Amino acid sequence: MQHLGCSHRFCATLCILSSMKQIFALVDCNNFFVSCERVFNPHLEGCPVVVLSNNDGCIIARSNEAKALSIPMGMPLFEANKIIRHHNIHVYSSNYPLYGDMSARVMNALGTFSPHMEIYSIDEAFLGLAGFEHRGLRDYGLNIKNTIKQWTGIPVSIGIAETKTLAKIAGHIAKRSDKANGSFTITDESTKCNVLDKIKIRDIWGIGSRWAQMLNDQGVKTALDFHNLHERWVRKRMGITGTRTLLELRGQPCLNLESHPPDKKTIRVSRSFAKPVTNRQVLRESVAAFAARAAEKMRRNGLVCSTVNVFVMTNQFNPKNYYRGSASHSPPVPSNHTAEITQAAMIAFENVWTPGLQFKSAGVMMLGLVPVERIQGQLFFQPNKLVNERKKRLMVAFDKINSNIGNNTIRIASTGVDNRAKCGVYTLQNYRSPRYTTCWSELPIVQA
DNA sequence: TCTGGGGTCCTAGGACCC
DNA sequence: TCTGGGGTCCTAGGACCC
Repeated sequence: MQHLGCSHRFCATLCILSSMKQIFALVDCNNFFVSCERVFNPHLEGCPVVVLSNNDGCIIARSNEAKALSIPMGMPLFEANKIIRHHNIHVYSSNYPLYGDMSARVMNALGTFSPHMEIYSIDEAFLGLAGFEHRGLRDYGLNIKNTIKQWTGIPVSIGIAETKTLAKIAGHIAKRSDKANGSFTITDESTKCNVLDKIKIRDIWGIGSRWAQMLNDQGVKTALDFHNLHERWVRKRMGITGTRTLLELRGQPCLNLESHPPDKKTIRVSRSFAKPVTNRQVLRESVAAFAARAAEKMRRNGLVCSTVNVFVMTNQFNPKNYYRGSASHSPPVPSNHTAEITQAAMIAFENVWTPGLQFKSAGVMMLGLVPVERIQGQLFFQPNKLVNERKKRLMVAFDKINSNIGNNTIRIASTGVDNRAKCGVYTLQNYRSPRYTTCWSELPIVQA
C-alpha cells in the first residue's frame, strides 16, 4: 500500500494508489480441479464431475453439469452419495501434485501477457494492464483465454476493470454469460451500474455469508445497493475492510497488485484422520510427521520459526464431547531444522495429549516466521559455526533425497519406524487419478 | 457412521510501561 | 478517603479468501 503523505491511518489505507489509471485483469480457471482431470480424461467432457477434499470428505470442485444438479460447494460426500449414484456423477479424490503442476503451466503461460502479475491462488491470477487502450481490452482477454486453452488445455475466464473487486465481478459475468464468451470488461459507468444491479450481495469479493446476511437484513440486496450506501455507515458496520470493498466498487483502487508475494507469517500442516485416533503413540507420530513436513515447507520458503504450536481436536461436529487442545514450544534458537522443529513439537505435544479421547484431527503451526538470513543473534548463546554449517548441509541432503527419490524416503524416527504415521496414511483417497505429469510411473499412456 | 486444508487482515480488550 | 493519561504490545476471536 503506497502512502501519499496522509498521516491519518484511515486515510493512509484508503488513498488512491497511483495517479495512472490502473487496469486489472482477473484470470480465473473454470472449475479448475475438474478441468485438470478432464485434460487427461477427455471423455469426462460434458459429464457431471466432482472433486473431493482431502480425506474424501467434502465436494470442493464441481463441473458445470454437477452444479446444474444443485450440488453445493462443500457438501459432505456421504450426503451427496445418493445423488451421485442417481446421476452417475464421476468422483475424484483431490490430486494436488497434478493440480499444482497444471497451475504452474497456466501461470507460466499467463506471464507472457503482462510483466505485472499476481498469482492469487492455485487457479487465479491478476494481470496489470495499465496503459492498455480500453477498446482493445476485451479482445486481449479473448486472446489470453484462447492461448491458455491451447497451451495447457485449461479453460479460463477473464474479467477486466479498474479495480480488483470490479475485475472479480467482470470475471463472474465472463464465466456465466454466453454473450461474453469468457471475457468481459467493465470500464464505463453505465456498464458498471447495469452489471452491479444484477450481482447479488453475496457474490461480491470480500463479502462473506455473515456480512451478506447483515446487509440483506438491512434491505441491501444487490451490489448496486451496496455501492450506493453511505461510506460512514459502511465504515461503522463493516470496518476498514468493508469500506475498501465499497470504494473499489466505486472505481477507486484500494488493493494493489502484489507482484512479489509477501513472506508468509504462519505455516500450518494439519490433517483429519480417516478414523478417530485413541492411541498416544499413533497421534504422537502423526504430529511429528506434520512438524517434519512444516520444517520442509519453511526451508523451501527460506524461513525459520521462533515458536511451534501443536493442536489436536476431537470431532468438531459432535459439540457434546468436543475438545481442542493447543500448546506451544520454542526451540532454543529460531530454526527450520527437521530434528529441532520435531523436538519442539514433541514437547508441546505432551501438553495437549489427553488419554481417553477420540482424536479426529491434529496439526502444527509455525509461528514467528522470519527469513533465515534475519535470525536474531543471542547475547549468551554463541552458535558454533561449524555445527550450524553441518546441520544446514544435512537438511540440504535430506531435501534432495526426498525430492529425487520420493517423499519420506528419508525421515526422522519419531514419525514412526513402520511408516504408518507419515503424512497422508490416515487419509482416504479412494478415487485419485494418476499423477500424470509429476510421477514417472504414472505418465499417461498413448496407444498407437 | 461419514463433514478439508491453508492462509490473511482487523478489532477489542488486557497487560504492561512510564 | 481520595487514585491520570497516554502509549505499545500481545492475543483471541471474528470476518474474509481459495
